[in-house]
Amino acid sequence: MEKQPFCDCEVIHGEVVKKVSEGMTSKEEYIELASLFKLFGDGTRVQILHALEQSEMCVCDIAALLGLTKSAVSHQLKALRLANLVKFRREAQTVYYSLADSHVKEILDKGFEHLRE
Amino acid sequence: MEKQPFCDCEVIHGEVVKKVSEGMTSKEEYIELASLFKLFGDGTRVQILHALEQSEMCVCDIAALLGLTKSAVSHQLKALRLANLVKFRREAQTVYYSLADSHVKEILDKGFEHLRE
DNA sequence: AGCGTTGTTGAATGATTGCTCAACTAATAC
DNA sequence: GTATTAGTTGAGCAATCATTCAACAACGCT
Repeated sequence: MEKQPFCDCEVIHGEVVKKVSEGMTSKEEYIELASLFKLFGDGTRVQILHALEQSEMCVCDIAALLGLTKSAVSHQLKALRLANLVKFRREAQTVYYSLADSHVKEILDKGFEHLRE
Repeated sequence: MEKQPFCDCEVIHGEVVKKVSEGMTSKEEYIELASLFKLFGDGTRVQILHALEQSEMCVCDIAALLGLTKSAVSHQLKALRLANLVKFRREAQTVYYSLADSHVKEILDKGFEHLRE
């Protein structure tokens, strides 16, 4: 969906808009940022991430924990993998997933902080 | 959409699942958390939030900055308002929006950190 | 080889979502 | 009062998304 290059407003504070616009980064980076947060924006995925914060787990473990099919869990893990939020290791038929780095925990914690303020 | 109370897996690590399950909070809280992050999961909204990080702005300013209609901006601001991410003050016909608290900036910063790692 | 189990993948589908449009409210100026 | 500008709101629509289903790949076992 294309954004239109017009606005139905008389700009009231030109200087403010100019100043703020200089402090913004590229539209592409905002879309990347939004894509990252979108992964935290689903109940199933935040449960998976919060669970992996406590222990590495295989797909079956996660599915049993959340009452989902392996397929549903695997789809979500793939999305999390592509964004470098989780990593995995294979051991025989079993694939163990864990958090990729500390950013995930930090972001989840900030979210909980806001909810419980 | 209801989750089904079954799983097509033989649970492999019962102790792990049990331990992790004790460390989880309620499903409702995960859904609230996801709803919060969902608001950061859209290019337009993260732009609005990042802009407000630099200065309070009225709806027209934001619309001009992003090349959107007042209506589109107002819809998004309403969602951000309902989640206590932004606050506003009225001055004559003009409504000025600003960030509600420091959590917003902290969450955005963690997101940028992850992207630029 | 064949079988069982874990996990992945693509298509289909129902639900959610962001923007547009039109109508509306709020406040000021005349 | 009317007119103008800022902002809000609800319906509608196109696009996105999470799950299900069915088929498939990977690995170990006999």
